[in-house]
Amino acid sequence: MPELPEVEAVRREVSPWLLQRTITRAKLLDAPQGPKYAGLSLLKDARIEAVNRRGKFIVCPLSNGHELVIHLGMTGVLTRMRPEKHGRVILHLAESEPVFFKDVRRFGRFCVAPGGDRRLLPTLFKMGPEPLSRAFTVSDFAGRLKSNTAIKSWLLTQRPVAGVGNIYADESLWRAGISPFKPARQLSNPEIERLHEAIRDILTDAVSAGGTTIKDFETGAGKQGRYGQALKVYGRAAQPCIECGQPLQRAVLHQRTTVWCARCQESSG
DNA sequence: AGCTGTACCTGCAGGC
DNA sequence: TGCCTGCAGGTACAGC
Repeated sequence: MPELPEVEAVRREVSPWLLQRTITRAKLLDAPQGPKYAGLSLLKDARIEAVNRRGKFIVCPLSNGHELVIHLGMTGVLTRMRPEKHGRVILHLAESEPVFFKDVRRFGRFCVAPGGDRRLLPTLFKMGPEPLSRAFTVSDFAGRLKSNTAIKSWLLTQRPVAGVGNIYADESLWRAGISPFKPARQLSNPEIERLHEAIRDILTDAVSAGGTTIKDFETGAGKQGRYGQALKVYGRAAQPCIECGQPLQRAVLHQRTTVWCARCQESSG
């Protein structure tokens, strides 16, 4: 599902379910073997000290020094209703209803970072600053754009800034008037400033709106994101650009659908 | 070390 | 009805 605003909506919703609760047991259901569900035995008898977000990850420090790390992938959901299908984990909590992790496509992750060591989570480990924090400055951002990779692809790596995915990358680049194909290191200083501001503004608005509901995204309790009506390019291929009226272009860049305006987002400038 | 392409999954909509 | 194809908000990793 989720990019930063959607994960933040989930975090806010599940915080009261989890905060200061003690995990009596974490039970693996039909979950993939391997690192995506590693270390769940370390959750036993741990108290959840905080429910934080880092980019698209939900990170919960535990009383035993370990960290619960959750990534929703494309289809992950935290819910208090027992899923009929695709349930991956049950989190049994002392004196509280259990919380389920459901994930249709199995791209998600629900694991423990022992001692809070995130080195086995490369994206989390190498992640850029939080876009809505004071650490996300224009000069820091500029320093992280030293790559020959197309700017859109580079944003999706999470390395220049945390939490930007396919929707908000397209929206931010359109707002900033930058071609998604332009190599990151070729952005001019004014372009970097515009992109920095666009990312901050768009994510701020999207968080306020509770995220974007494209198809069936909803948080565990069924809240719908309201940012979909504010989207200017995502999902609007072949429709007129809101700025100039030209039909929006569509292409596949790094296996992801990309929508942009060829007139407003020139490759140069 | 940096970059590209591919792999991992399931479900749904649309064309025939 | 059913089969096929393409598409979906993401990350991890192999190989160059």
